[in-house]
Amino acid sequence: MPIEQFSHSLPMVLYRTLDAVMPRFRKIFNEFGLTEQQWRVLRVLWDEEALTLNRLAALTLIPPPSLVGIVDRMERAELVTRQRSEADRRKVNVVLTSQGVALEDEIMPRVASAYAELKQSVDPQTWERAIDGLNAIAAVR
Amino acid sequence: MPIEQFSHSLPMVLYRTLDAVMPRFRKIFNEFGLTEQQWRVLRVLWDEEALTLNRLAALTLIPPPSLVGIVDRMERAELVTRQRSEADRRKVNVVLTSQGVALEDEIMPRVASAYAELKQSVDPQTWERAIDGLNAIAAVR
DNA sequence: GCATAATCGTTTATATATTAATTATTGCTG
DNA sequence: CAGCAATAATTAATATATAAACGATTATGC
Repeated sequence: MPIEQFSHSLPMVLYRTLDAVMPRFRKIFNEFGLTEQQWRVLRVLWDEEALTLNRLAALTLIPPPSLVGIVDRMERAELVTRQRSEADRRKVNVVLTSQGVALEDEIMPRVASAYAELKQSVDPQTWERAIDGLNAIAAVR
Repeated sequence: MPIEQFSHSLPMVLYRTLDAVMPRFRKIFNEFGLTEQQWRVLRVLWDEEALTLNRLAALTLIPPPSLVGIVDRMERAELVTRQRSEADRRKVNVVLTSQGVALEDEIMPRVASAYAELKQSVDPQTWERAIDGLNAIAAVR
């Protein structure tokens, strides 16, 4: 069994896939003045209404220290607001503004169709096996 | 066909896999005072001796503007040097120092065994299908 | 009840990513 | 050969990642 080439290692394959896949989405985000991370925050909040910062971090896969600044900028852009929890004053809920809510109808269709187009250009079984395999790997310890 | 959940979308699955996989490697890099990107530069140069900055960027998947700073810091750490090409004075070759060369024997075994351990904890067919699937997706246009 | 540990959000310092623009050099074409 | 397009590395501005630590609040053990 030959030593695996660096370029074929799992991390490099993961990074290469992201490099191939993400620019088409970022282009859409940028049209709306959003970063990829801001999109992720919106995408999650469209489903959940309000979330504490930690929970938002978990769902968006954005590390909390980064999320603090991201929410800051989204607050300035009037996309979300911060509301300190009364029950537990350590917690801060992040809530969409009406502007943040309104963006869904504009952006989601664009992103959904870009995603469908991407998925469509790959053999379905190949796609499914990739996703399933990654989920198995991500579950390791 | 139900709408795919955000958390199961390809990008999120990719990010989650990286989050699951990379910390164990970064821990090793940090023991040697290296960042992940510095590791990648070393890893590639151990195979190729000298590379122009652009080629190094392509092989490490590090965007050129980032690589400039990374090479700066690696030069300060005396791991690499810059050598402007005589044939084409626009090009800059990045070359390992003896210190940079020497690191290979210290780090590679550690990383290789961590990688082997990771790979070993996943079903081989699952692993292979994940890699193959990602390569197919990364090849899209 | 009280001391202490755990949790939540945040800050700090440093490094890297993204996007656009810039400089220096080389290649190309009329 | 002049003029201009293309290339290589870099800079600039802004945003995010990483790792460690911190202050405020809440839970827990005794």
